[in-house]
Amino acid sequence: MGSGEVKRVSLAVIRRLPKYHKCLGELLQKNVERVSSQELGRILGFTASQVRQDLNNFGEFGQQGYGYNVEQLYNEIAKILGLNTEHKMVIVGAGKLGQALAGYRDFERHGFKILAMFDVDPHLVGSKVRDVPVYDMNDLIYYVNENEVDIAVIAVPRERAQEVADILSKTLVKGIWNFAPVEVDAGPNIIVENVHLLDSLLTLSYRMNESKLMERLARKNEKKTGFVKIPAE
Amino acid sequence: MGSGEVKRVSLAVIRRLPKYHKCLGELLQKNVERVSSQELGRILGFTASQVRQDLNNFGEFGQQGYGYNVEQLYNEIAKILGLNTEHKMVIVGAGKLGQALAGYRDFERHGFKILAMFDVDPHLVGSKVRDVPVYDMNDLIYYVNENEVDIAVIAVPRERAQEVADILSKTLVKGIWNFAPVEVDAGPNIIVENVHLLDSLLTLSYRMNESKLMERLARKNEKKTGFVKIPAE
DNA sequence: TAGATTGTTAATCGATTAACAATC
DNA sequence: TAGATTGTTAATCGATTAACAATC
Repeated sequence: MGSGEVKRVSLAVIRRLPKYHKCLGELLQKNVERVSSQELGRILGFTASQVRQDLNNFGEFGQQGYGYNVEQLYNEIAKILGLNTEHKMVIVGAGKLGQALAGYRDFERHGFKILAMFDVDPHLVGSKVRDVPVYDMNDLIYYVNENEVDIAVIAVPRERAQEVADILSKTLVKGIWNFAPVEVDAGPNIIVENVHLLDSLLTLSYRMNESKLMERLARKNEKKTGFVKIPAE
Repeated sequence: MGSGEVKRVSLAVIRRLPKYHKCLGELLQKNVERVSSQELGRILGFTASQVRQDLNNFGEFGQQGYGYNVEQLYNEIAKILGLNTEHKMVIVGAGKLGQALAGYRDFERHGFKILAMFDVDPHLVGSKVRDVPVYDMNDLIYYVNENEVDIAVIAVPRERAQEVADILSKTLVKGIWNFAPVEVDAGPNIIVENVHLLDSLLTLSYRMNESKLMERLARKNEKKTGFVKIPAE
């Protein structure tokens, strides 16, 4: 590995970053000044080792014998997550889901500003949700480019999702947050994050079913291998 | 490992199950009769090896020289996911998000039947969304037990989420699908699946920011280690 | 039968945990 | 200083991939 090269950060680490961020935000609220990897790990259910390894992917934020300064670490992680600059968002699809997202205060609090929504339904176009205006879908490209929108949320039905992605791929958006239950393709320059709600529900269902399933499997194995199975080693 | 014992299935495998299920459903639609691990892997972006390893956690569903029968494998995975029995759901919180979920047809198609919604707001109580009635929050415990509800969806604001979980922990529900941005605790007998939308958005933001971040890191490393760094080994 | 493809064991890879010298 | 806790290297664990005998 040559000078200055950096090993790629694994997805597992990335998915833990928002947890650190949230936890540190809460500690900050409570005016906690410093925190050790041990304590941070205890709160989040990680080992101290993992906490230190995770953070050291991005820099040396701690101090021996002291730990980490909560405020400083919070700000560093915010920077890593790209929260130091404001993000401009639009929501494509002003149905119930789009409206729900438009009303979600948490996003704005983290610097994600929802500028507008877009829909094909003439009954919705011209209305407002909270204070977010709903515009005609035909104006999407123009609006996005004109207002330097960063992120587009896809909240349209499955059938329309890829069309929307195609439109967006002609714009300057850098990210798509996709709620439609299909993988959309928007070319190599746009990052797509999928929220597949059905997958999440099916995972819940699996876990509710797991103990029964394992019993059945165990019985089947018994039958197959005879009453006593000698372990492989 | 004694007779009939079964090694625990890893979360990574579990999270892939819905992908297999979806893919097989689509193949079934197209009247594809058989599929090899190779082909299935190609579609989903997994290796053939991984496909076979994943499936063999649950049984031997294939046939040498043939592959897997699409319909049979689809049904087996449905069983593994607990989709062979219908699930009764209620949605707690009839705001925009609750309404959006109530209108989502995909759930019903997979055997998740939404029976009712619950809210504290007297303006909402008594109304209907699609054909799902909204009842008073006070009737939640009674309704859930009376109608043998399996799964409760938490779609209330952050501040109310734990209260709702406490109520649900006194009922016979087996699973909670939590959309509030807090970890809720509902005791050891109820499985909780969290959908933390903000985490997902922050992950998108990280990835949009990653190349810039890595450049900065690389420069910092250069400075720290001098112009040429000799690799460790 | 010959070819294809499984189920499964072994090898590899990567992520997590443990250990410890460095140092505040 | 002595105690605490980091950053980092080494050891362990688990998940993915490769290989191949079994067999349809």
